[in-house]
Amino acid sequence: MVPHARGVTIDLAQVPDGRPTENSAAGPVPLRLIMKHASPPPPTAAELKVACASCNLRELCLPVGIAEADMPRLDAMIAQRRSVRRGELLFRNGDPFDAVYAVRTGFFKTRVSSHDGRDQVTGFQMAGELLGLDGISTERHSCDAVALEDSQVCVIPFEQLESLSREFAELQRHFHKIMSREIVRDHGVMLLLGSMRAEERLAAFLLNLTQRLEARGFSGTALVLRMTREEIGTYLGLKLETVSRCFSKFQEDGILQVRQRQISVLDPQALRRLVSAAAA
Amino acid sequence: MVPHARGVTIDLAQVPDGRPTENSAAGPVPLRLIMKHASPPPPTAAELKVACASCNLRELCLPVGIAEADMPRLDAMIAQRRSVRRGELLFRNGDPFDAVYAVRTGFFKTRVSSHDGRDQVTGFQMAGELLGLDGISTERHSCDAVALEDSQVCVIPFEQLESLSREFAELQRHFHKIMSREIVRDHGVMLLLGSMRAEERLAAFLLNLTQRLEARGFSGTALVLRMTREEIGTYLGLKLETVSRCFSKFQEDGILQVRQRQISVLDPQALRRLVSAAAA
DNA sequence: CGCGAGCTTGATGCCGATCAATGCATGTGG
DNA sequence: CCACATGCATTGATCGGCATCAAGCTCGCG
Repeated sequence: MVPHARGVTIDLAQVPDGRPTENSAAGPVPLRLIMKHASPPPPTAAELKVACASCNLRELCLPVGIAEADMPRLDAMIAQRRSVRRGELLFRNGDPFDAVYAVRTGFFKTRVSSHDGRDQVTGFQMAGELLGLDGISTERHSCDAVALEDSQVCVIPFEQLESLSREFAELQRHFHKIMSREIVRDHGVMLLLGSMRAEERLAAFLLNLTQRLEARGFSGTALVLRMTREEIGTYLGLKLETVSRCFSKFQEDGILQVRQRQISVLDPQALRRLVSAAAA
Repeated sequence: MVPHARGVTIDLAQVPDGRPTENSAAGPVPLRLIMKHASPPPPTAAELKVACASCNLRELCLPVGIAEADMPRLDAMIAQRRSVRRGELLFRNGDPFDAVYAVRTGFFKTRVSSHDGRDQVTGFQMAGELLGLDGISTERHSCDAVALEDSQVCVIPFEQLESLSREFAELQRHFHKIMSREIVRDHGVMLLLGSMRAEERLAAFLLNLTQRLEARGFSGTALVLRMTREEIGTYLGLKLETVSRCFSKFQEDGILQVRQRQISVLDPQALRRLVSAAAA
């Protein structure tokens, strides 16, 4: 377990390489505390719990709409945290399913693979978002979840979640909304993959990303991508060269400033014009 | 309400044009009774109920795994049916959400639209499959559900479904599995749209269709498509001409026999070779 | 019979994939 | 500290799959 986690009620950004925490270039960073530590936390340990009741993410995460009085029961359920280092898998296709995970800090991608090796990134998950819903149907996970940076998740044992959902209608309702939202999101991605051209896809992707960062208190105009061009491409159904060319094009057009993975959105309105679609 | 429905415990195929019921060219048709009637049922009426307990679809539908003893409660909830004529909408984007629907007879497509008119078919639904899960998240539907033939659905009031789910853990679990299965299915479609070529997409589509028909007791080799080439294309991210060319190509290659919408699968193995991917 | 929706087929063109070379940042070992 | 390796990104040249445009065709139906 990590030495600094005991009793702490704020999120701790993982900054293993000493660079300033990303996505904080402008504005306050209410959800994170920049903190250096010599080495990343051990990857496998069950960690000390941090109460949902005092978590900064509770307005974005599972506890939305849960009455204060019911919080202790929720906290009792989410007794375990897990650290996943950059590049490692939280779960993989075929793993037995027994819990869903809430991202606490860090960043993930999920991907599915075809038999012949091609794969498709199905989503990127950031703090407050749930992972593992795919596993419910067959009681085995049907995709891989890969940490794109050193990350921590709250482990939510599914049996207990269902049991608690039978007691608290608000929790039940909210969990259903989360699953439904995932379905709606997927439909948006299908629209993107089925009918948009390369520039539109990238614009939709960037808009979605900035919206989610803004909801977490980060700047909506200055962001640091946590994923490679190839991962973006695999999500958007494009090759990495095409993604790169689109970034360059957007820079020429004055829509973005691109320096490696550091992106400044100069003209958000132009991105919106490009999209004009509801890719959630 | 329809005059012939009272107390009937078998499914009634809608055969408005008098042709033999589709997808029954080979083998028995355990789930349907071919029956002619002069005119289709009125589109808006609330209809007499038919018990889940005695429904042929119960092994594919919501009641999977529900104990016999609990069936009456389930039946009490699903008190209403609704008929939707070919071309009409069961619900549309923006409609308030208060129920999910189980397809009883007929065939639907769901679609989402971008602002500039392009749209994407997100799925085709046949007997026993659930519609409307997209509406839970915002309490409004986020897509259109269109009947591709005269159809009937069971109306499942969502409040009651949640309430009953709090009582019966099996129902809760099964409902969660259904939502999760939808997420997994969507990921399969994303893989298809993001990384497969035209022929692979069509092969995956046909395999999926035949599998679902087989699960319902129909032939897995002789099928009648309920949708146009354009609708297939809009689902697969292709233009209708491309879909048509792929059908012709498959016929040349001896994989299919194509006569309009009547398809015979001559070489299922060839389809599987083309796919080699897990598009559910 | 003739109309129209849906389907097929051909000719052409374009977007994005592919192949290939270079650039740039980070990290490593001598 | 530099030389080199490695992973990621950019950019150019060429290619190919699918879209687009454009005729005809088929079938069901008024």
